[in-house]
Amino acid sequence: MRKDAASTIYHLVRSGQAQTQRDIEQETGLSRGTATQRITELLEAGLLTEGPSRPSAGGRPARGFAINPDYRNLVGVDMGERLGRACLFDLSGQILDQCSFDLDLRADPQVTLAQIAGAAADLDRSSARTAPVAALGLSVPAPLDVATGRVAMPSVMYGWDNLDIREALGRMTGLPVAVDNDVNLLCLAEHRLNWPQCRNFAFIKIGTGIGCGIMVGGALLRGASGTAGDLGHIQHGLQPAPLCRCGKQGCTEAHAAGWALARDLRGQGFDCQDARDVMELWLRGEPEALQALNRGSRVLGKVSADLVAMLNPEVLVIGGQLARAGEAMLAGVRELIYQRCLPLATQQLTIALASNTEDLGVRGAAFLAMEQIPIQPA
Amino acid sequence: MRKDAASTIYHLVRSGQAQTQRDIEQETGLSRGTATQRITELLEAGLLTEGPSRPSAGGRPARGFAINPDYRNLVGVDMGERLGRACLFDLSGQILDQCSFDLDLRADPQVTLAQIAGAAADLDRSSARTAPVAALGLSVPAPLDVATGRVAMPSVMYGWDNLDIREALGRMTGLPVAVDNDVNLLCLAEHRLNWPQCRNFAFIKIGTGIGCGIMVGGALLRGASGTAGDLGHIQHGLQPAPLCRCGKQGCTEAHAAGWALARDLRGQGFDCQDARDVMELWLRGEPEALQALNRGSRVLGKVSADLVAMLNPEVLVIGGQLARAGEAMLAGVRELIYQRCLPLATQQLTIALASNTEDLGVRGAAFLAMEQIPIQPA
DNA sequence: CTGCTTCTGCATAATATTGGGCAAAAGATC
DNA sequence: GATCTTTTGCCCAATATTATGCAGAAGCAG
Repeated sequence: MRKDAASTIYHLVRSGQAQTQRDIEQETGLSRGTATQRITELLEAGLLTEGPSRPSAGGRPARGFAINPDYRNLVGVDMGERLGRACLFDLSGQILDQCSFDLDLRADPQVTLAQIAGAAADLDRSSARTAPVAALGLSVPAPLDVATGRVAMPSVMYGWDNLDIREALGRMTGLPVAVDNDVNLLCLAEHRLNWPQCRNFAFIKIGTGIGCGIMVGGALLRGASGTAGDLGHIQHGLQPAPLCRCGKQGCTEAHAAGWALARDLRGQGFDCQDARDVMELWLRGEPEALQALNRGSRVLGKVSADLVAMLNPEVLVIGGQLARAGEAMLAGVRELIYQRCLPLATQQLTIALASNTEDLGVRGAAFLAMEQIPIQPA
Repeated sequence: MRKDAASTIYHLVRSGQAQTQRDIEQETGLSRGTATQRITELLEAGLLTEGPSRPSAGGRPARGFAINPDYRNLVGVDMGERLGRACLFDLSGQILDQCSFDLDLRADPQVTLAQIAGAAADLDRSSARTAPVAALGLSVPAPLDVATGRVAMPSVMYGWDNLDIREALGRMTGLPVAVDNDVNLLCLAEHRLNWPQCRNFAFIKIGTGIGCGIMVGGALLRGASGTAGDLGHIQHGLQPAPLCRCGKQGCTEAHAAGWALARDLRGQGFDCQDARDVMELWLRGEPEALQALNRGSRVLGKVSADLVAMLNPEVLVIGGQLARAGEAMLAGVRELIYQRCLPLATQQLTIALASNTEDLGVRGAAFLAMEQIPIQPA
């Protein structure tokens, strides 16, 4: 019960649900005396600090508390398609240090894991001057069975099946490890950074592929086998129906993903391989690129409308490489959602672009670790 | 804490999560002594009874507990489009008594509420011989803002806007009241009756209209404004795109709902007004009716596939009037889901027909009341 | 029948928590 | 500056909970 209360208070304060002793008493149901005691303990341990007082509401202003960002550090690692990125975070989510390494997802998983562990060790050394590293969070570019820590769709990451990533990486680094899918972690980061109070949240990533993370009541929705939010392979009736890399025809991805737009632009004579190239053409002002983005935007709008009808989110965020096109990408999404969904559902809806595209993945990994792994007060 | 523990144990036992003292100790985290004490209290109060012992696992068999179904009764009310149905339940969910009344959703809400309160009063009298009525659950055929107890889309139930149904009905009956949308309650009932362990569950109702309830982690997913699961008005690219009663074109409903199939059959010279008539023609073996159902089934399959891709449920149940066609309705759903969704998502998926079509609505209302309203041991 | 295991009841000492009462601090209001 | 409100600290008696040991009950395996 004792440690439990500490962890509960930690999370209440961290998530912003409680800032004063009063808040903590109400949220936990503890009595005044007990709350005072717990808080004192956490202050003495150094996990909590006094934060800014809440402005008075007619009486004595409440003393505010905050997490001491320097009590522990965390490592977040984002496995990209070609590049791995590892960052050191304090408990406030600030990036303290970072490093990158080349990644080959077709290589022997043990090699890749060793690279990750190596980066973590580097950051751990760098962290030694400030605070000990308490946990490692990892973003994996494939569907995961979070319960077992294994890759759920080995086809994408060949050779990773039956490898318990969490366990293996934990053994190699000596740290508690939290793992999740990249899209889920982008979703988590965007929620925590910009929409922390939103209880029905969705994040669509449109980059080289298309994916989606969903949060309900502050937690990620994963589904029975970890594939929830798979709107990249929802099929449309649009003609012609291009072949998708999943083998079916007419998937959202085959119309709108970065690889599909690149394919179309190649057909128009451009040298264009992936989402990044598409964006480059767009930045150069090529009208064909803008046209492709507009087309993609409206296809994305269709699945977005389906998503809004089905889940009735409060906030829908569009992120990923192609979202750097900003309004050009949002236009079709807005159009189709407002055209197709119930006013009742759209009244409450905010549609926005993701912030901070560079760091979002690692940040998500850090948030995951922060939230899944209990802080040891010892 | 005291009452809280009682309520916690009650729910653990009721939901089947705990049957023995050992289970209760583990699930609640209470110590043996405390658990013994609580259980004794609840046994003495009459809320718990000794149930069947769990078979021995090598030693003394554990004493099983169960809810005493006769400790309290509940009233469930289902507002249909033309008929209201009220049932008296014991705590095991058995129907003890029932009554019906004509309903006109366009009438003055106060009149309708009075009818409901009247039916509840009748059942309360009938209940007096056994146990006191502890709560009333109500199924409303319109989207609801469950937080405030108000109808969210007044267009469907004209005159009901700004009426706090829960509060009003509570005042009229003197009972604590729980309210929810009809589709959500069908979903709840089906889950509790047949798939209680399933953590990712979806229920599609295809009757005169089309709607869907979603459960995540044992709780209904309502969305930001209570419209989650609205797949009746997801639009398809199918040509021709018939006009929907919502004013848009090509909605799922406009292709596949009972009213749409009835419209098509009228066009073929049949006298057919709603889902019930469609089913009658089908039962008579009219080939046109079967053809219409097949067509509807495949359209339903499309949105079902979208749903499965988006939410990755473990179980998908199809219910409502048209689901009485059984395999004729399931065929298209199965076909399109297996054709369009990832094997990873469909491996885990069970697709089934709803049970017990007649009572499902009232049963759901009773479950809602049972779960939302704490039992007073006094 | 005998030992083994599991489940339960009971008693007790050691802790923990609650709920008040009282006082003081720190700002708002007039 | 006086009074009010809200927040907090501290103390204490009354309860509640936990961990623990012991004993008995009830079935299983040999």
